[in-house]
Amino acid sequence: MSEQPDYKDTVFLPKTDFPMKAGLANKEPGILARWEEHDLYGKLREARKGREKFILHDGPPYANGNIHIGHSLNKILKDLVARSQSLLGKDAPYIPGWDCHGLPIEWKIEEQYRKKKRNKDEVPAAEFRQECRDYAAKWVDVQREEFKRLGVMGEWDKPYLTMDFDAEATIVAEFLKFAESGQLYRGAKPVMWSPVEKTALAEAEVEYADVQSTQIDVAFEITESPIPELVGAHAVIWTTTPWTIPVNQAIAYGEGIEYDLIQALDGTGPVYLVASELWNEFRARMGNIELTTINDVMGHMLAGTIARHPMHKLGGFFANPRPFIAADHVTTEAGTGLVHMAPDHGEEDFFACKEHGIDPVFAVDDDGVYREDWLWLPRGDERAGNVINKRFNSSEGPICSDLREAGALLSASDDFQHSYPHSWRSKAKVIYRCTPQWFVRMDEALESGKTLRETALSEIDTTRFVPERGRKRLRSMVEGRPDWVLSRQRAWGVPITVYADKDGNYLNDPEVNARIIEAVRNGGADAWFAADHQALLGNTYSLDDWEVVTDILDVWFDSGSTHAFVLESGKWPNLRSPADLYLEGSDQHRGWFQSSLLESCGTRGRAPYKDVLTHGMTLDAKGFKMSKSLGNTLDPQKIIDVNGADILRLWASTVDFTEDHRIGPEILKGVTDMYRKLRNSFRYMLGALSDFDESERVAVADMPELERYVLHLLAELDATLKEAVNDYAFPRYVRALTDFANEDLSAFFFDIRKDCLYCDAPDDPKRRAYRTVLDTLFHALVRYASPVLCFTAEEVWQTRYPDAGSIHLEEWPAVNPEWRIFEHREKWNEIVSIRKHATEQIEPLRRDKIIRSSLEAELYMPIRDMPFDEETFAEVAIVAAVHDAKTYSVKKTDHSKCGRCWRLLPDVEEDGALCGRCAEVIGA
RNA sequence: GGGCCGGUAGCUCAGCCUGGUUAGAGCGCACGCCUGAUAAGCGUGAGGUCGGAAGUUCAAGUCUUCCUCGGCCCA
Repeated sequence: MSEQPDYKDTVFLPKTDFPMKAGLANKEPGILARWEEHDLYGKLREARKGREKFILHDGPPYANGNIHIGHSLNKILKDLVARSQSLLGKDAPYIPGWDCHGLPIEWKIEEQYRKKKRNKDEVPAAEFRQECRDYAAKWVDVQREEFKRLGVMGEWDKPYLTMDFDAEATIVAEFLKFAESGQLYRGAKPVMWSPVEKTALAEAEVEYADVQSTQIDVAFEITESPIPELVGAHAVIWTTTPWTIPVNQAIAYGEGIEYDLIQALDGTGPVYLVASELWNEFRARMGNIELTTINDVMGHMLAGTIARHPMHKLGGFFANPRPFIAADHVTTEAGTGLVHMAPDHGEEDFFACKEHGIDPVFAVDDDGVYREDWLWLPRGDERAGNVINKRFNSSEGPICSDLREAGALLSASDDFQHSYPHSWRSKAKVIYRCTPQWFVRMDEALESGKTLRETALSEIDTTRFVPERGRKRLRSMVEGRPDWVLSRQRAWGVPITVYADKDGNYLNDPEVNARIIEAVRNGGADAWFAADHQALLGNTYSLDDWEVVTDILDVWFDSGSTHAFVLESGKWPNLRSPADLYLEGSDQHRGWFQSSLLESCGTRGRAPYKDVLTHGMTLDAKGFKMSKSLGNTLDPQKIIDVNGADILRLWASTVDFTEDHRIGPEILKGVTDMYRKLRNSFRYMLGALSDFDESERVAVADMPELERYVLHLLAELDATLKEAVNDYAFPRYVRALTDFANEDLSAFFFDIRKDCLYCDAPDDPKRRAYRTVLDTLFHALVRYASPVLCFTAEEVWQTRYPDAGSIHLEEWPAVNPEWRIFEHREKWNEIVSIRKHATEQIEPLRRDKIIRSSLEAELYMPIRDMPFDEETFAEVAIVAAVHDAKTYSVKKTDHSKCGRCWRLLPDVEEDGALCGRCAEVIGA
């Protein structure tokens, strides 16, 4: 074989500096710095000025601690929404915010005090609040940098904080709207109370854990009854909270429950009243003594029966009669079927007693000790103590001892296992405790004629939920929730700015309220606590007649008011209310989605949002919840440092975020692989277009069918992507995009046109058409990718257009919808499927090493029956030639291989010589 | 304990509402090709008792019930 020249230098290979290896972790910070330097966010606002708005309102994360993977997902999703809406051409501002008040921060400051051995109560409240403020500010700064690093674009220089004076003033104003409209009331109700933190807790602040408690059976001697046999008998109640016995006021029974009177076998000793179904269990607790039923009575017959407290000899409160009252919640699941009622310390007790005119007595002080003037175990008594103290309640503790001495303690054991609520911060047990609290009524008709609950429910009906099941979830919660408890007995928060009289009525004067709001706007929450209240009251009222309320608002009220102080305040003029979208985790059905809805419905009669998008929780690789104690957490910062933020963003947009979803090393590896393929497609396009000149451009009508088919596919993709954006369906979006890049482009179009790109003459119309389409594809794909791979898209864009502005200022690509209508569409779909079949036919010959490249194959097939010719299909299938035949077969070609284009063609004289086309191109 | 939700190839997901050919895709993996997208590109292939059990039906990944595992919220 003669020595043939090397034609490599005559081939037009792709040329680009765009590296295959991304090095995102190193590159991204530089891109971020450039965006910031050029004020990309500001430029984008300018560019979209006057356009249709899309308002995504940010739910504020709590300003405490570094961000975790859940925050990352949430913020990335928000950024995907904002960027994709902006790509559509809308003006989609994003104002991030933070939730700054509340117990967790207070707790951190108190913890610092404890370390320094300082007593919190000795620190002036204003100083304490300042420290909380500083602490929140510090974490806002930390989290801001962490969020920015994710590539989240927004008005980071001007976020909203719930502790801004403006915000606090608006929160106060919103609160006073509830007061002025009469939806606010002061009530006394048992609320979850933490004696350690000396505060009422929200449900969200409570967690349940298994504990061992003391269970006791206590006898209440019956003194009066319509049923004569009952007089002198002992009603038996069972409880796991002995400390509530000193506050007992009644005994509840179930009307439909059957009760037995039982007594020792020998007919001596006391007679006990217990539910028939439960007396065996009762007997077991008594030590399996022999008992027998001597009579039975239906629950409803117990009405009018009266017992006396075991400690009635103490007189006063304890000497009062303890009536039997009917209550629906009494069951025969456990206990004795008779339930001792302490309206101070149980929600059910409270309501059952209220119906019978029995009011709470407020026996337990805020630190969990019976008040000083209580007759049994009062503060100061040497045996007194915190009522949740284990020893206090134990079978040898003061309560049990006194009951035993009084002959009323029938059984006591310290090993009862059950789930019990604890404060999620201090992990200490909490109690129900009746205290004066401020409430918002759910069920009183307002001016509209509808109650707050009804308004909220009808607004839920008109909101769009993604996914749809969120509607049901929010609905059932709003349907079932009790009145909203607004008050907290804490320091770090927005004050409940009302003046109350002794009966709980509050001053309701718009002029006073206006002065209060103004004061808070100037001086923040401290303005209330340190106010000259007489000045606020003016001349009309005297401070002597009013008590200044010092409670603060539930933090959910703060964040529930963000629509007022962010969307409506005018501080961010490009916002408006209601928002187009609220986007948060599914846990916010109980939280922000609901508090915002109630706040807005109570003050404006409508929801503050049009759409509600919920995402699930991020779990570990095995589907378990991440927790520090399990050691299965994944730090977003580490992922960014190793893989880059674009990988995390791509992950967030591929998982089904509407459900709970997973993350782990293997998943991230998959995401990285997906990223690499996409990146390489961009690299190829950049290389292929490196010297593309506008003069090369060819009109679509003059293009080969293959080019027009690809434009058709692009137009289909375009429609799919647009729809996905409107549905917030990012997994569908990314899937469609990557499938297109991998299948339609890399494995099909690019592969087929490689010969054309490398070997045809630069002015060949086919090559020009191909590059024209490549250019169109490039412009479309880099834009499509930009919301997701915000850094990489910028890198791609800047590689091709170093002097242009950011890719993120660009709008949705100019893909002509008419391309969707392609007259040869069916034919080309068939070509694609037959191409697949053809490669399968070639495969055996490759496996047997008869041929190596498909270019060596000649294909026999019933091509005359098909709507395309031999030449077309040979090109598309990348084979040497196609011949008509009845059945499929493949044979190695006899032709020689062109030394330049490597095709095996009849006009090549010997291997390494040039084919006619190549000879012409290089002018040989 | 209650309400709601989920469990389809190694991974991420379609299919389930409106039961009906051998359950699909991409990635990964294995093998092969190419060595002019080269730590890339192309091809072929293996891989699933659709969480488990029962039921309805001529027919169930798809409908029903129970169980199990996991999640969110609540008690």
